[in-house]
Amino acid sequence: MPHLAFPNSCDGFRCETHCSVRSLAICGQLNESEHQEFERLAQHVRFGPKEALFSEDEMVDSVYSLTEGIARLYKLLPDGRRQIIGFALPGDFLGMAPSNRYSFSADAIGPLTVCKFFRGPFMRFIENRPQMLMRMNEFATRELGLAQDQMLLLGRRSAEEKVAAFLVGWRERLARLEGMTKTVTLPMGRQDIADFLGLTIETVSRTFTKLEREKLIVIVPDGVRVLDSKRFDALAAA
Amino acid sequence: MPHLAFPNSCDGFRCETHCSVRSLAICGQLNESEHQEFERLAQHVRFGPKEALFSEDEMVDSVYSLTEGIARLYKLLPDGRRQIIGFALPGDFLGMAPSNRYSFSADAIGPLTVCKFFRGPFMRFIENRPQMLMRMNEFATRELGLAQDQMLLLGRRSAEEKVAAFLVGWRERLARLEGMTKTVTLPMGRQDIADFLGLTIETVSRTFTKLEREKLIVIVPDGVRVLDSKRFDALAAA
DNA sequence: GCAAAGCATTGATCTGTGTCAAGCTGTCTT
DNA sequence: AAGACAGCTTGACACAGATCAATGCTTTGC
Repeated sequence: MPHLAFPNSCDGFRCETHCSVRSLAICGQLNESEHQEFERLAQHVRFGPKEALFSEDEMVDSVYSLTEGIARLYKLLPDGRRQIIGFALPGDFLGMAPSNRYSFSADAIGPLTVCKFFRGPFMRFIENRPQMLMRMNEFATRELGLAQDQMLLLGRRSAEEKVAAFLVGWRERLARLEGMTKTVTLPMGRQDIADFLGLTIETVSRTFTKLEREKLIVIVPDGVRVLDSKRFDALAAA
Repeated sequence: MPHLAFPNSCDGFRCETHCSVRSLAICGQLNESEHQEFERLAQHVRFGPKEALFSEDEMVDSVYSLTEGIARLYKLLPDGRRQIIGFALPGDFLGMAPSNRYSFSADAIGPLTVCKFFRGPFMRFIENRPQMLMRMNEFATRELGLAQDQMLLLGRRSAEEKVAAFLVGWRERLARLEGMTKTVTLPMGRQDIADFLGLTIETVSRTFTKLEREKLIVIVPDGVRVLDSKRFDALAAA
C-alpha cells in the first residue's frame, strides 16, 4: 500500500489501522468523543516473538488491549512445570489481577501489538463510566466461562478429547475474527498446546497423528484442516 | 435465644441475622439507604442438603449472594463425568454467566441460605452504580484468579500436590470467615474433593492416608488437623 | 441393639499417559 | 550445498493413578 503514507502517524485519533477489532475490544462501545479521550491514555506498543508483556508477581502498572497477534498466558511452578491458562487474541483485554501483582505471565507468540494503558489513568477513566464497567464485567465473565470449560477439560477429559476440544474451541474463537474456515491455523507450537491441555508434547503429537489416521483432520503447515466437522464436534463435546 | 422473638421477621431491613458476612458480600459497600433499597429486591431463601440452586443450561433468571452454608459448583459431561469448578462460601456471589443460560450447576452441600435477586431488577440496580459495578469486577477478577490457580493444579500437579494444595487453599478461604485454625473442616465428601481435583475417590482417600502416615495431618471427623504447616505449605506450593 | 444404607478405606491389577531416546523435516546460516 | 538448529514425530518402556472388588466404619431408623 504505497499510497498509505504514514501508517503509524495516527496515534491519539480514532484509527482503524490500529484496531481492526475495535468493536470486539473493551473500547468498542465508546462514542466518538469518549474514544478520543480514551485514545489519549493509550500507547500503541509492539512486541516481537517470545517477548514478555508482563510476568507473574510483577507489580501491575499497566493493562493491555490486544490489537494484533496472539499472546500466551501462563503460570509456572518453582520446578519449571508450566500451565498455559489461555491464549489471548485481538480484542482481548489483559492485566486485571486480584491483587496488585500480575497473577500470570504473558508473552507474544508472534509479532504482536497492543494498546497499553497505565493502571491509574485507566481506572480513573472507567470508574465513573457504568457502560465501560459493564463491559469489563462482560469480559471478565466470558474469561471465567472459558476458564471453567478448561477446568472440565483438564480434570475430566482424555488426551484425545482434550486435543479435539482444543481444536474446536480454537476454531470457534478464530471464527469470531475471520469467519468459520475448514483450515484452522495454529500459531502456537506443540509444546504450547501440551502445556495448555495438561499433556506432554509427545502425547499431543501422537494424538494429532491418530486423529489424522482416523481421517478427522489433515495436518498442514501451521495448522490442521478439519475433514469431518460433525464427528469432530461430537468427540470434542464428550 | 428465647428473647429474640422473630428471627426471620426482618426481611427488607438491614439485618445482620441474615448476613453475618455482609462486609464480604457484594452489598458490603452500600450505604444505609442504598442497602435498604437493595434489600427490597432480595428474597431470603433456604436450601436443604443436595438441593439445587440452579442447573447448567437453565435460563438465568436469578443471581445469588450466599449468606450461610456451602455450595458445590460443577459441570457434567454427557456420560456423567463431573468436574467441580469450585465451592462457594458465605459472601460469594453466584449466577453471572457469559450467555443467558447458567454455565454450571450449583447445589447446597449442607443447609444453606442465600439472598436471591431476580436478574432484571438486580441489573437495573447496579447499572448506574459504579461502586457496585467495581465490586462486581473485583469479585469476577478474584474468581478468575482462583480458576487460573485451579487450572495449574489440574494440569500440572501430582495427586499428592493436588490434595495438599486443596487443603491449604481451603484453609485460607475458611480463615477469611473464621480466622486461621489448625483444624480444617471439610463439609464436602471425598467424592466432591476427587471431582474438584480431577482424581478418583480412591486416590483421594489413599492420599489422605499417606499424608497422615507422613505425619503432616491427622484425619478427624469432618475434616483434618494440620500438624506441620511449614512442610505442608511447601508441598502445596510446589 | 440390629439391619440397612451410605461413605470411606484398602488391596490387587490394569492402562493411559509420561519418560527416555532416536530419528525426521524444514528452515536458516554461511 | 552443507551443516546446524529447532521443532516435530515415533518407538520402547515405566509408572502414577484408574479400575475393580472387598471390607470397614458411621449414621439412621426401627
